[in-house]
Amino acid sequence: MPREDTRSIETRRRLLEAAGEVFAEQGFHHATIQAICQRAGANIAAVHYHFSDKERLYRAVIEYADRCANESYPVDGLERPGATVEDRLRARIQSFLLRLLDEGRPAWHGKLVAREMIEPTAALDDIVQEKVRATFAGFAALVRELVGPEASADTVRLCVQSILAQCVYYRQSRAIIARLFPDVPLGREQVTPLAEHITRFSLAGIRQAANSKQAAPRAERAPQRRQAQRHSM
Amino acid sequence: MPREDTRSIETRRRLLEAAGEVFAEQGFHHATIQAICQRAGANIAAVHYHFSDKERLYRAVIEYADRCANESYPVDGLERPGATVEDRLRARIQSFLLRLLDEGRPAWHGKLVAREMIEPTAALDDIVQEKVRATFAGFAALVRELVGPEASADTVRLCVQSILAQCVYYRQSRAIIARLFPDVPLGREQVTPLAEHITRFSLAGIRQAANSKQAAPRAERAPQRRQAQRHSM
Amino acid sequence: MPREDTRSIETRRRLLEAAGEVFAEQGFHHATIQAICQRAGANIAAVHYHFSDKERLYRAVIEYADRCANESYPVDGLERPGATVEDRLRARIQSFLLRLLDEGRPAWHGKLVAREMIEPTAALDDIVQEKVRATFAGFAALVRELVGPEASADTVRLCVQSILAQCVYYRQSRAIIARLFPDVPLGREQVTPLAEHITRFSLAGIRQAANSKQAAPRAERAPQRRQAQRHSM
Amino acid sequence: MPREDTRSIETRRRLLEAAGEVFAEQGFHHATIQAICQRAGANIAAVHYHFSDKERLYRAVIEYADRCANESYPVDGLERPGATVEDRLRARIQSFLLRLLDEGRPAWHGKLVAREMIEPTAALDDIVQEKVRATFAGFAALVRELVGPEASADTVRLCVQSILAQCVYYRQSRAIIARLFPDVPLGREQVTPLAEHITRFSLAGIRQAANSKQAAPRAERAPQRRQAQRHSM
DNA sequence: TATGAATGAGGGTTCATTCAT
DNA sequence: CATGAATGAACCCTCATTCAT
Repeated sequence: MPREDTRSIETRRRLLEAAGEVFAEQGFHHATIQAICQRAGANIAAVHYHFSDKERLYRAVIEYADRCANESYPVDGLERPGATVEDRLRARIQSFLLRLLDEGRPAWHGKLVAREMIEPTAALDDIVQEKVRATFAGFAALVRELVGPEASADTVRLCVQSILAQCVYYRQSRAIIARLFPDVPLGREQVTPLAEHITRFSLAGIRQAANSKQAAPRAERAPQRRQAQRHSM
Repeated sequence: MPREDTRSIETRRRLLEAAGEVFAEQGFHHATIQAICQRAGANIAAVHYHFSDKERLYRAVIEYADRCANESYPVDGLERPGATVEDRLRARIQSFLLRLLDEGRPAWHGKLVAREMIEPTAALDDIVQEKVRATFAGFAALVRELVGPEASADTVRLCVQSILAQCVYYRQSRAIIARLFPDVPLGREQVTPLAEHITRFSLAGIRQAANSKQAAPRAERAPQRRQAQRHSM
Repeated sequence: MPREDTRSIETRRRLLEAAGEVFAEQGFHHATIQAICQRAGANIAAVHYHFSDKERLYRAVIEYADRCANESYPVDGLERPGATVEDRLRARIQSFLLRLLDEGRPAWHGKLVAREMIEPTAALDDIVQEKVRATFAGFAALVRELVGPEASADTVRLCVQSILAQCVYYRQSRAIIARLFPDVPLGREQVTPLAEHITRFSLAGIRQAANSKQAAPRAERAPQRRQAQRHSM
Repeated sequence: MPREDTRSIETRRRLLEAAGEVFAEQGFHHATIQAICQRAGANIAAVHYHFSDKERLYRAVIEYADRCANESYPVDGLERPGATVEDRLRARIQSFLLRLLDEGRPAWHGKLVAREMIEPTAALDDIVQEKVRATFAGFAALVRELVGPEASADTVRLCVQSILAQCVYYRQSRAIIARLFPDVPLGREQVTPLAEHITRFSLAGIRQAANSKQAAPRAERAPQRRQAQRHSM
């Protein structure tokens, strides 16, 4: 009977929507099934009926958010032919930040992944790792373009992490940021200037990293007592 | 009689140690008094006897960790006379990273504050804000030296946040980092090279910001090409 | 399906019944949810499912008992047309005593309010005050009829309190009364003669108060002889 | 060693004082050993050392308060030769009220007994019964004088209870009274006029009871439908 | 099938009491 | 002897889960 299917699917969808919001806001452990069901206007038992488990509901939410995100933002639509590498870096950063700071459904995915980066849920390693790895690879390709083929893999990795760090910071530490700078908003409108800052800051940092790895690192400044430290982190 | 004092103080200390570990690992809400007491070899009621409250235990842990951290990682001893601003920046970053990445008691403080930055506990806002504000101010003074007096306060703020972001990232997202790069350790020994990278990367970024702010910032570049940009997280 | 409703309502009712008994016997603070659930044959969590809270269960019990009491002891049906003021006073006292001394569900309300008069529960002040105020007003109207319009408000208040005191005494101090006079029962059957005594005693007292207030009250009598007077409780 | 005895006895006394206040204010169950020790400036273990038990501390407090009360108010000092029975009744009521409403140590006893009347503690039946019985007997003698030798024992008992009821009411229900009449104070100064009211009110009631028991009860008024009810309560 | 109702485990806290010096 | 320290039982409450229709 399509009617029942429709109703059932509708409930499922409402639960996923509500769970997405609540999980993104409060994290897996803090979120309660009650809060989710209340927001979804559904019965508590519905979660167990549709998803068996809080954990499996969480998995379903991640997958759902992923599907939504992929519909809204088709993969690899970023690379416009003819764009400079700087522009492409800026675009990636801006897109990444949007997912972390924007409100609304398509942004759950980024927020959930950001949460998982902090406190991974046992069952989610696969998905999250895959997603983060993809993001990492996207930035890594750009950084590699910028530093040239002779730079070490470590250099690339460190630079990518510096970029990622600056982005996720505004999501993961938004609580303290809001307290320290209550006058500085942090919403959709602030994404563009913020992306601009991170892009410029990072471009300079990357170029510096490219140079210092080729030249004797920290040769002219950094007086003597601290010598070149190669590290593989 | 010192003996009795010793016993009480010893229990208090054991509870603080255990609570420090557990809180740093699991955060305030997820940590249970039972787990703490079990690790401390104490009765559950002992926490309430010595600290009245889970929350006050938490506060005591923060203060205890703060004392320990200040002994182990003096923050005011960083300014050696005659050191260049670059050296002082490097020293601050290194000290900050040590607090975040070092293992053992002295590093709890950094970890706890890093946790609080993500998920602030109502009762601790004051302390944490003060600590983060102090850290921020320390970096801000250096950044101001580097960008000169004509740079805007926003410029300074953004640069400091970029530095902080790169540091706390290795703490807050260490779970995912460990999964993505299982071969790259992230302990006390890796702090020095990591600090080196962040210092150089940030120095270049700061100088770039100083220059680009004097020119009309994000005025001639990066205006028209902004449009829907998407990628997969 | 009415069956499901029935089951839920039945459980709610059993909990209310059990809670009514336990609260009336032991008071709010001393009563335990466990005892209530045990008597109701329900799970401890059921209380929180149906009533959210111990306090809200208490409120629900008061309201439930109030409904029951109003059905069994209608307070507005007391005023039969043509009844003398003495008869109306007797009826009110009898009704009030029944609520305090009768056994079984309908009498909980009186017992609970009597408990609240001794040890008010923060959350119930409103309800209880309203109930007591209504009882007070009911008696006050009768007393005013008896003392006439020229008597002071204080006179009316004191007389009403004397009536109330004689009634609630048999509830609040029933424990000691039962010990002092183990042969004198104090149940439903004793209410009528007891009401008769209180009515006559109070009618005489009220009339005396009406007269002595017109003369200068406690002005000529009872001034000088007041001095240290002692006896052994 | 007298020194230690002195100190020990002093601690005992301070505990008794503190316990007296707390028990009188909050009752046996609500009072906590911690609160008592805090008020006494003593260690928690001291209670168990000196009194073994919370219950035995309570007994000791009652006995202590009794001794104090007997010192302050020597027994039978009430009956001044030549005083009328009305005056003696007024004196007894006033003295009784003072113990219930006055503040300070000598009044604990009355308050504790009033509490016990509501919620008797198993171990205290003996003492409390004895005290209440004595009070009852004191009033009973006066009432007997007033009603004459022909009145039934029931009549005397009912009249005494009406008096007692009016007195203890102002102690036991003082919480609700204070809420209903926040402008009417209820302290030491109000005892005299209150005693005056209760005395007059009760004298009239007693005389009415004396008459109605000899004459056909409620003969001229109370039209027919409710006939004389003798009751033995 | 789908949902109200019921449940059991576990958490924080309080408190009288006992321990051990 | 006297006292800080420690303990275990009990309470209220939350929450994920299961039951039973």
